[in-house]
Amino acid sequence: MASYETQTVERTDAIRADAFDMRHTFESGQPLTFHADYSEDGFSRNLAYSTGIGRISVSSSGNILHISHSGRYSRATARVEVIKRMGLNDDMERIYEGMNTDPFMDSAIRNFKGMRITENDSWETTMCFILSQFNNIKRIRLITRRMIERFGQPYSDGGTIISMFPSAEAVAGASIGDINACGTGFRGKYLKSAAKVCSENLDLKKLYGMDYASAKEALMELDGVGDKVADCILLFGYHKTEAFPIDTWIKRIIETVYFKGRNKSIKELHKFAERRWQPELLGYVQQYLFWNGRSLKVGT
DNA sequence: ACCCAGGCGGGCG
DNA sequence: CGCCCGCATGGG
Repeated sequence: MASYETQTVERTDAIRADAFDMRHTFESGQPLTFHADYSEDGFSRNLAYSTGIGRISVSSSGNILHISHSGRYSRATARVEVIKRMGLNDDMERIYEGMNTDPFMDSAIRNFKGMRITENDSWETTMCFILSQFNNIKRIRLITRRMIERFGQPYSDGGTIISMFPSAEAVAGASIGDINACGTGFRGKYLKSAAKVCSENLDLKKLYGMDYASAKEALMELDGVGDKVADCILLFGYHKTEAFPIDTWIKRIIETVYFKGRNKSIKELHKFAERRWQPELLGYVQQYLFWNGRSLKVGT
């Protein structure tokens, strides 16, 4: 116990991060916000990991990203983890250059400069986006918090008990009544089914080594995971930036901006995006289209 | 009160 | 294939 306590000492680090806007990144509806222990102090977040390894908090000022970590994270590991999770390995100059095909994309880049695609735990992302269908972002967060409180394993962060993100095993073992009590609605049965598969038959970690198309096919075997949700999981859980999730917003925005408001099928929209932008940029294109279009209420 | 939300599964022609 | 429908719940 004594040695455990000494390992919970807070350590700090800082890295330079150009073209990184923490507010845009954290508020862009990606799952890391759903379980973050959230404090509005300048701008900082605690990332409570489902691994139980420890906690990493990040805050930003200018182009400096401050890291503070405890538990069994070494300084080097924490640093690598933050860089990976914040998408800091992505070359934004090159990405912006490829994305910027027209005035709307140009304004999206100007309005949301520094917004990164984050990389989140695969099960956590899967669960969050199963909950996302026919739902809104605020309520997805509400449900997720309740799931964390009810099913998350406790973790002691230097004496402060936090609840980790519930594992697939924990959700699979929960009764449908307890799951529904979190406000999941009709998605509860999908979630339980998917959790069971993910804890018994499908190793989500295996998808990291698979190409985009194969990984998508595997994910779509899960209950409650269709074309759009699979693309979200691949983008935000696996950082497969070929994924181009098309939701009601993206559909409306592309139809309005690029097709004079004419109705297009999801398939046609995928085809349009694939012809217009390089494959590895599609995830970023989608994220910028979505947030710029939403903030400008395009098509509404 | 009423409307809608980062879709999906199931059933139909 | 494409199309249509129902769906639980909480916030505006």
